[in-house]
Amino acid sequence: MRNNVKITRMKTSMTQEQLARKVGVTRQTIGLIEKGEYNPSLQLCVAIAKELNKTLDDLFWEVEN
Amino acid sequence: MRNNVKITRMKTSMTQEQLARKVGVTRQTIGLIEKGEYNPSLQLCVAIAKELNKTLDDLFWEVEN
DNA sequence: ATTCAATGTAATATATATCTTGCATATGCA
DNA sequence: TGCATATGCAAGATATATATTACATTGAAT
Repeated sequence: MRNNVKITRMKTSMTQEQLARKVGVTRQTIGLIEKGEYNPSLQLCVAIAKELNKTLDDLFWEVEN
Repeated sequence: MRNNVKITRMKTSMTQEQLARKVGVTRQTIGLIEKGEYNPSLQLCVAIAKELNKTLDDLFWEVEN
């Protein structure tokens, strides 16, 4: 489940902790999603996308590499 | 979690059962996702989108009514 | 060299997505 | 009418996403 969450979050100078709080999960959950080791729920994906001002496709659709 | 799965599937003349088999879940799971009563995993959303030749945004992003 | 914030990682616990089975209903067709 | 297919629905079981807690590591800044 590779994705663009980490690179997008870093561009906004947000920490994992800050993003986690905003979307209502823990820092660990964000960390594992960024590493591609989690299969997050659709609701969480949507919440993350909105927080980062991106769409689902931007973050999670056919990520290169 | 409203979405466009049902309308998109019906346009392809696929049954819930057929779509379920293709993406590796049960008919009930597809039924509940179409009703918006489930919060499916990202992997499953991607599998459904590919099977229906759509993207995540097409099926799950800011679905109007 | 030390401190501190950010992140990685791991064990156990909890919540919930999904499965399994079974039955009900609706619809089209012979 | 009767039968087959598609779908709805519900209870209990299982798998897994996520929480919690705790400790380790990294890097920037002092």
